[in-house]
Amino acid sequence: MASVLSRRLGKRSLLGARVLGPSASEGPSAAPPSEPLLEGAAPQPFIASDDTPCQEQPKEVLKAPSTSGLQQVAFQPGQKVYVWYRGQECTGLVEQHSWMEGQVTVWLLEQKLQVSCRVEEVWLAELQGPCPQALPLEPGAQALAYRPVSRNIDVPKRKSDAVEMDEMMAAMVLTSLSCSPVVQSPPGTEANFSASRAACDPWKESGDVSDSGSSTTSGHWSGSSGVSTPSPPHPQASPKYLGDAFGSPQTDHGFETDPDPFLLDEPAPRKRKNSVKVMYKCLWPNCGKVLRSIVGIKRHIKALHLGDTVDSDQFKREEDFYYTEMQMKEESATAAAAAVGTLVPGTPTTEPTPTPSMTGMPLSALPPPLHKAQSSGPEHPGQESSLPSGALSKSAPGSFWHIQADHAYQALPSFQIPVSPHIYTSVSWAAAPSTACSLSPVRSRSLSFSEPQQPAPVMKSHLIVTSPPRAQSGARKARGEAKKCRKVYGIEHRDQWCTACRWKKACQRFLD
DNA sequence: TTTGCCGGGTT
DNA sequence: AACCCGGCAAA
Repeated sequence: MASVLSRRLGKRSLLGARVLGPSASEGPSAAPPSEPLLEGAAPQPFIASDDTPCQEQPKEVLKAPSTSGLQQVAFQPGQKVYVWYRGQECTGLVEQHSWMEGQVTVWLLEQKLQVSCRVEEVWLAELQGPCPQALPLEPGAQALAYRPVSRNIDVPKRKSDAVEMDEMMAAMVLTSLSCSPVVQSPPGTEANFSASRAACDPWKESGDVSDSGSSTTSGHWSGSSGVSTPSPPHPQASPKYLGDAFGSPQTDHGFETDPDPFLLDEPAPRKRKNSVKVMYKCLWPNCGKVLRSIVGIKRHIKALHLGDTVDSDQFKREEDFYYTEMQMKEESATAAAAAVGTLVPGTPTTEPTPTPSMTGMPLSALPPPLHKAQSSGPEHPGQESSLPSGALSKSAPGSFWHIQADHAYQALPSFQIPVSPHIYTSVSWAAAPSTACSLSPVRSRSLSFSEPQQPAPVMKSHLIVTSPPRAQSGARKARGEAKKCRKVYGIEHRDQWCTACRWKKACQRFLD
C-alpha cells in the first residue's frame, strides 16, 4: 500500500522533475534544447544579424564580469555625458577620467552628486547612443566600436512584442553594471530600453517564437520566454481545432493546441506593464538576496551557494532552482533595490520576506526539492530556465507546464517543460480567479506549494529530506488546488482531458 | 453535490 | 499496458 502510494508519488515527482529539467534518463539528448539561460545564449544560433555585439551581450554579461577593458574614449572634464546610475540614465559632467582604472568620475546634474563609473557605463551625450547594454558587452577596446553600431539601429523597426525580452535584457545589463549596487529602472529608462532593444533585437529574435526561450529559458516552450505563451484552452474554440487551423505540427493530442493559440494571441501575451519590474530573489535558505537580473542571481547562487562545484555538469544549472522571480512595481522595486543595496552579496537575511508586490511564485522553489528528494541518480537540474520568464500566477492552472506532459500517465514526457519560474510567460489565461494577476499580466507558474512567504525554509526541508514527506502511508493524496481537466475542459470535452483524468486517475496534466 | 482519484476490474 | 469504473473522501 504504502509502496503503491510512494510509487505514485515517485512517478509524479519524477514528472515534476522533468518539468523542471531533463531527467537523468533523458540525459544529454534532452538537455541541449533546454539550455539554461546562461548556456542557452551561447549555443543558440543567433540569427544572422549585423548586431553581433548585441547578440553576444547576454553571454558577455554573464561571463565578463570583469572590467578589464579600457575604453578608448577619453572623457574630458566638463564634458557632458550620460551615465547609468541606479538604473537610470543620467546626464552629468565628466569630472575626471581615470584611464588606469577605467573609471570615470561624473558629476550627476540631476542627483547633484558625484559618482564614479566604469567607462563602459558612460557615454558622451553627443553620441546619443544610449545603448548601455552594449557597453558591458565588450569592456575591451571594442566597446567603442559597438556604440556606433547600436546607434544606427533602427529603433522603430523593433517589434513591439519584444518588450519583455528587452526588459530582461535591460535588467541583465543593468545588473552587470557596477556603477551602483542596485540598479533600478525608473520609468525614465524606458526610452533607453527601447533604444537598446533595437540593438539587441537580433539576439532576441534569434530565439523567436520557437526558441527564444532557449536563450533564456529552455527549450521548446520558448513561449515561456515571453514571446509566446500557451493559453488556456479556449472555451469557444477547442484547441484542437485551432491547432489544425494553424497546421501546427503538434504531436500531442488534446493539448498540443495550446502552443498555437498563443501564436494567435501573440500580441496579448507580451503586455507587461512598464511599471512592473522584475527582480530575482535568491531562495537559498537565509539568503534573500534580490538581484535585477537572472544572470546576476545565477552568478550569486553559483558563487555563494553552490560554490565551485558548479562547474560540474551536474550543477550546471542548479542555480536555476534557487531563485525566484518577483515582479514589483517600480516603487517597490526601487525600495527593494535599495534594500538590496544594503545587502552584501551573500549576506544572509534572516527572513526573505516577500515583497508585497511579489506576484510570481518561485517556481523554482519547488523544483529543487523534488529533484533532491526524488531523483536518486545524478541531478539534472536542468531547468531550462533561463529566460525572463514569468511567473505564473499561483492560481493559474499549472497547465502549461504540464501541457506537454499530457498522457504522462502512460508515459512520462520525454521533454522538459521549458517554462521556468523566471520565464515570463505572458499568459492570458483568462480564467483563474487569481488575486495575483492583478498586479501584472504576467503569470508565473507555481506549483501548489505552500507559502511563498517562507520559501527558504521550505526548500531547506526539502533539500534535507530524502523522501517526500507526503508519502504518508495510506494517506489519500490531498486534493490538488490546480484545476483539473474536468474543470478546465468540462465533461463535454472529455476527449481533451488527459488520459489519467479520463481514467479517473490522478490528473497528469494539471499537477498539483 | 461535485470533483479528484484510488483500487481494482476488463480488454 | 491501456482502458474503464465503483466508490470513497475532500471540497
